[in-house]
Amino acid sequence: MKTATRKEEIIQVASQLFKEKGYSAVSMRDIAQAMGMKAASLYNHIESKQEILSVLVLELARKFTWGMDEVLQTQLSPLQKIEKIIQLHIDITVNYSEALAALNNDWMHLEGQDLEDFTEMREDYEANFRSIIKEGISLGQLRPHHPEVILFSILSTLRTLYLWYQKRGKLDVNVLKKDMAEVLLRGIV
Amino acid sequence: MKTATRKEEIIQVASQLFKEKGYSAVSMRDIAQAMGMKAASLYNHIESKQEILSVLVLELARKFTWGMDEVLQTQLSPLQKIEKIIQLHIDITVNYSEALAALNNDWMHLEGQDLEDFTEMREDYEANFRSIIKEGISLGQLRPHHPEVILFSILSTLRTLYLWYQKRGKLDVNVLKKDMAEVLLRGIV
DNA sequence: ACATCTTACTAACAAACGTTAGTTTTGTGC
DNA sequence: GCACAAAACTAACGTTTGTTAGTAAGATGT
Repeated sequence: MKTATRKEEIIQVASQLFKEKGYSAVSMRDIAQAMGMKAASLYNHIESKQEILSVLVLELARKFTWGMDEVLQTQLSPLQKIEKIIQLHIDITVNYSEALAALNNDWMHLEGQDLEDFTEMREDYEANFRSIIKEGISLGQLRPHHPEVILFSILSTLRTLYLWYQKRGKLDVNVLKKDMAEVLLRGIV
Repeated sequence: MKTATRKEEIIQVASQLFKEKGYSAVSMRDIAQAMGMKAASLYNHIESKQEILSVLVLELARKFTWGMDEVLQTQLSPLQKIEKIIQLHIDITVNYSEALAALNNDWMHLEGQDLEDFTEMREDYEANFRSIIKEGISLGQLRPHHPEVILFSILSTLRTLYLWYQKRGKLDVNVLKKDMAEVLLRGIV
């Protein structure tokens, strides 16, 4: 259990503010105040406001990418792979909900190479997910709906989970995983 | 087919910019440039930047509220009511996708009474939806999952539809309504 | 033609923005 | 107690922000 560096503290505090108001509406003076210091002092630890966003979004995007890679390397059936992906999203939501807000809402404020890298990772992630769904349909494991509708339906629920998890945070994570997978896969009727 | 007033034009142009970068990252000069005029000239037509956001978000919120009220006044079964709500969201998404982005992402930048009104409408909307779900479960029309999981799962998909509809915009609206309802209600397995 | 209304303009404001430079305080190892 | 690094500070910078004041150009109605 290593203690957080000052830089990590700043990034964590900033991520909470970003979650509430969005990257653009949070000033360096806001972040400094939440840290109990002056804005100029932040620059002893970080390079820029952009760096905070970049660390938050790209580190988390890599976690998703790695998680997807792990799923792809298994010999599971498409349906089981989708269940693994649902679990991946829930795990990340529980552990990094603030960074997830930045990834969802503020990625477009990344600049240069960071923006390109993020966009590429997101497209690859969706493409991999889409392939799994298509394979599931062609194997007869999933009902033959438009793959895009399935992909979007699952992904938008999982991506927005961070908004909702804290409110009903009492639910056990494993119960949530099971219930969520049930609802997403087998519907509610 | 009445022609849009200058004020309505400004609000529409602004909503497109808000959708891309968010309310806080769009300046009055950005809006003016997109309108082909100077920032100061905007104030011949609108009172403030806040007013643009307020019109966008609250008018749309009222549409949702009215739609829900209509559904509640019918004698439909809970399941049929949920199908109507899905259709309501899709109709609004198709016709007001830019305002929907502002409602989803920038409502927290409303101020004063506007913010209170919006929050109240949203809470009422969710409470009504939750009641329908609970009634559906107690009638045995829906499988007995945690109502909150069902509510969140459907609502987050419908709320995020605006992000995705334009990309796959070729799909006919009626096909979309049917497919989306199928996937949300009966699952994908 | 004249008066009026609409709609644009230029110029400027005070405040807030991200960031830099230079300096002082605080904590650590010898 | 002294040297040194880490981390805070004050002060200020150039820019951008939303907005106001005052004015000019064009259209409309009489």
